[in-house]
Amino acid sequence: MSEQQLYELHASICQTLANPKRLEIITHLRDGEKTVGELTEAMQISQANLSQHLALMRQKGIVVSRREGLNIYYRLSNPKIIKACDLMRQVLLENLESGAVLVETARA
Amino acid sequence: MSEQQLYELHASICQTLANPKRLEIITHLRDGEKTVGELTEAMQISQANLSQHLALMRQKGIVVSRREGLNIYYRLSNPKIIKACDLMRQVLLENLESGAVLVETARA
DNA sequence: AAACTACATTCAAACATTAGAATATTCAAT
DNA sequence: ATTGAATATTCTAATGTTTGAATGTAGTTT
Repeated sequence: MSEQQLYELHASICQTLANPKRLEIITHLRDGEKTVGELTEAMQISQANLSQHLALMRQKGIVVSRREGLNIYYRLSNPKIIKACDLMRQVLLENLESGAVLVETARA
Repeated sequence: MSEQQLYELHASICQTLANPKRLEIITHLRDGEKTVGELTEAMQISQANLSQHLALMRQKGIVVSRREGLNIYYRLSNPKIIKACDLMRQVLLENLESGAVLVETARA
């Protein structure tokens, strides 16, 4: 496994976190597993679109799922994901406080 | 500032980290500031493209720069960025070990 | 087995990102 | 003022991402 490949995989994980809805999913899974239905109710998103995001996160190893009857439960694959997200949010908040970042509706 | 906006800004930071060359830049800046020239030499990348990446990282508050004569020095804006990257790399490595992720040339 | 519930997949249009090529800017030295 | 060195910007083609709409699948109930 080359350094290059590691950087690509690492970037691929970041890419998976680089979406507001997916970050919100992570927040909802922070305290334990949830079904797709629960997530759909808790979030402002269509079931189909939620499923798309979950599929991507599953592919990248961010979440894992298990079926129980009709329901499918999702959970984070690794608690370090929460830590990483928290750290990035801290960076964000500190940048906001120091006025280092203009709030340009997020994507400029 | 709404939750939504925070998720968007957070996603925007992740997006900025979601590129192999930019992650490599972060690695090179891990132990202190470097000039654009030093980075260009250390990496397999054109000066123009490096400059594009640095401009993006500057906009998002990931790096800051200062000029000294002809050279421009870049450094990470916040050491927590290193911590966050390290955590994500740990998640990646643990996923690889558990075989939870297929190495599909990174982007599938 | 038909109908239902919960979830997933596929397709396509809109939109965003990437990197090379060319060009511009900034500062320093002469 | 010109030249040279270091870095930045602009443009553009190729590629990747996102989302709604439509449809598919797996398990359950009757």
